[in-house]
Amino acid sequence: MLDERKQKILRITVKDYIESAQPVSSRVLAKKYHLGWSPATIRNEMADLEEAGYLIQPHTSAGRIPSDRGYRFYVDFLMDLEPLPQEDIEYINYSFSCPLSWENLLEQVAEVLSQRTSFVGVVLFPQLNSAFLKSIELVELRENVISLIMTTSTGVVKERIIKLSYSSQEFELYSIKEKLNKSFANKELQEVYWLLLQKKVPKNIPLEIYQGLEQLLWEVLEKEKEEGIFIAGISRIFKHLEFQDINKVKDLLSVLEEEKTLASLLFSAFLNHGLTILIGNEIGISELSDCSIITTIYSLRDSIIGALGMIGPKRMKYERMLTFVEVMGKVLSEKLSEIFEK
Amino acid sequence: MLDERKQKILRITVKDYIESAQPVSSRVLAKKYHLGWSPATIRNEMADLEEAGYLIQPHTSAGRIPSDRGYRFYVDFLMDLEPLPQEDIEYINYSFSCPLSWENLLEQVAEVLSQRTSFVGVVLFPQLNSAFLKSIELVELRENVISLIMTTSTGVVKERIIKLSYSSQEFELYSIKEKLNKSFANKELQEVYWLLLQKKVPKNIPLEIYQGLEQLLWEVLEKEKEEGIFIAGISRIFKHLEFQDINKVKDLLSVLEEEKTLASLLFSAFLNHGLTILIGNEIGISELSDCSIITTIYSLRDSIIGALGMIGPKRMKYERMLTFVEVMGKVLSEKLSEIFEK
DNA sequence: GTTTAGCAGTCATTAATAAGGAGTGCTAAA
DNA sequence: TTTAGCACTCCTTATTAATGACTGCTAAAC
Repeated sequence: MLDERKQKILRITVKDYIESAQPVSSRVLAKKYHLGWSPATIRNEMADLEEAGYLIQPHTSAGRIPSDRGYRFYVDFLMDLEPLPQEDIEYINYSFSCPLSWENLLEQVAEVLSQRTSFVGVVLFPQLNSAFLKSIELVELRENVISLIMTTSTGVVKERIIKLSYSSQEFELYSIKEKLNKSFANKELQEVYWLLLQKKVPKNIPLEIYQGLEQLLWEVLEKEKEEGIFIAGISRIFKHLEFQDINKVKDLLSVLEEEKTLASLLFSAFLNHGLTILIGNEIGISELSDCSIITTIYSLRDSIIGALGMIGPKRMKYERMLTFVEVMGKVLSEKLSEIFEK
Repeated sequence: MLDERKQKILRITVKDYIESAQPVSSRVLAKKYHLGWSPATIRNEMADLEEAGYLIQPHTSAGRIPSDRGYRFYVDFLMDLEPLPQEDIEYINYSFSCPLSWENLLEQVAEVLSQRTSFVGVVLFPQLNSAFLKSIELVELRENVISLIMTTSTGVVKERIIKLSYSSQEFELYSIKEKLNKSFANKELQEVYWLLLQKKVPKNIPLEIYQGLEQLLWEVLEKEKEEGIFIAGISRIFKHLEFQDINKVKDLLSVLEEEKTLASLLFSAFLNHGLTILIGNEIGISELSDCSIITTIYSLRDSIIGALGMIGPKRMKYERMLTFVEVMGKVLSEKLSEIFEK
């Protein structure tokens, strides 16, 4: 473990670098922060910190910058969380003062996450595994073509167009619908999906219809957890010094556009059940080695249904961002419950 | 009008610049293309073309590049359209060999547009103004909270969660639904919207429900034409020489992320009813002054319902791209009809 | 033992200069 | 009307030199 002086030096080194974006030199540290040690002493300590892997020297005659490990130590032990500034509180209140549909709400959360931070905001779609199937409707669009509509307990509606191989009568569709609802309504989606996979379906239902339902559930349960996200503020990353280099932007952008990668990051945050920070290579994606990700979860009626987060340069004000993301998770949960509760 | 020699020189100047990305000099033109005129002669002609606004000289001792006007003349009068290469045909067939839902289809079209061109592909959502309302369903999610689900004749389903101010009984919801369907089913969405605006609604329908329907229609008819698009391949633009400069990328990206701008460009293509090319400043957006946009429309059952297109650097192979976009419009129309027709 | 002043050495950054090359416009002759 | 020739312009690249910011190390001071 680091002794007190080393911790102090690491702390202000990280803080100063986050502030200034310049490698921090012993001279600056001694002069600017009145530590009471000479630059030479600090130099020795910094050399030790480098040896221990907390700091990095970009080149021989440069100051030092934090390594992933240095940031990690700072985040875990050295920083003081900041409360949300009044300004942000007001901005959030203002942004969510109008009632929104759930999709627009998620989108707006991503947007606000980005606007207040100039980073990229992301929100994972609600995961429906533990949602209930509320009802199934069948609507005839034209002869032989129907639309199967599924409503879930979270208010998410999914639909699929199905072609029938024979001409259907209206009363017939009605009875099929009744049968389906009788068998499946108010069961968990996951359960319904299993029942379908095991072919435990009511009799006399046309093959096309229960296949359609099965595919719809597959999309909702399997595919969306991999792909369903809102992203906002990609173009804001140009504001940051670390993304003035075309190649870095290129790398970052190709990852952000490949939504699957991001979705799976958020999905593991969702499984994690709490506030998470990943710094640089901890993310496990080489293109994001200059970035950090802060994620948290959101819930509806005490059950966690999704995740949200923020991607920015490693050199970010963690003490603020952490609070901000946490609050946004709470706000989203609250607003969602407002949509669904009286 | 330009005489034959000037046209010939303009033609190969544009072609050569598109190919090489280098300002074209009189010497190269004379040597590479065996025109039978000396560099000096060509120089004189090029000077005339510059004076007439078809060519631009980046600086005194450089060759010439086409101006917007030069590209325009080339596109309108000088180029020979190329048929779609076999390779592209196969790629398209392969990409659309699996059946897809209409959303995935649109997304895939945007993706293919981008993949085969390394440009940005865009597809406008189907415009529902002339679609019919097929049915309205009401599903109770919990006490006092219902979901209103509207199906349209194009198979698009839209829903909205509505809170009721009083406790509703199931049979009551059923009768409301029947009334709504009786009044509105099989009418054009636009007409239904007008009826609602004029408060020509059946009696004894709770205020919240018809307000919900009105808002839903507003979203579909007004908002989506401004916002609903699929974009694909943003990160591919880095492959092009013109986007190696961080500031250009920044500009382009901020426009692309602001989906409204793009959607309204596509929307006017939709109103245009055909294949459109906009070159550089013709687009009317300063950030896109180095880009060109090619758009066309797609249809379902003989009525035009949307638009699609491609954004790339001005220096693109128009003879190919035009064909490609045109074909993609046809493919999308075909595949859409496959979803809806037998 | 710990701290510090002093100094040599390293490396990035910037500016200045020079050399080379590509291409034009103009003139005068063919 | 076309073309050869030449002076001129401007971009690009390489080289060099000067500057400045830090560090690591050593030896002296506390």
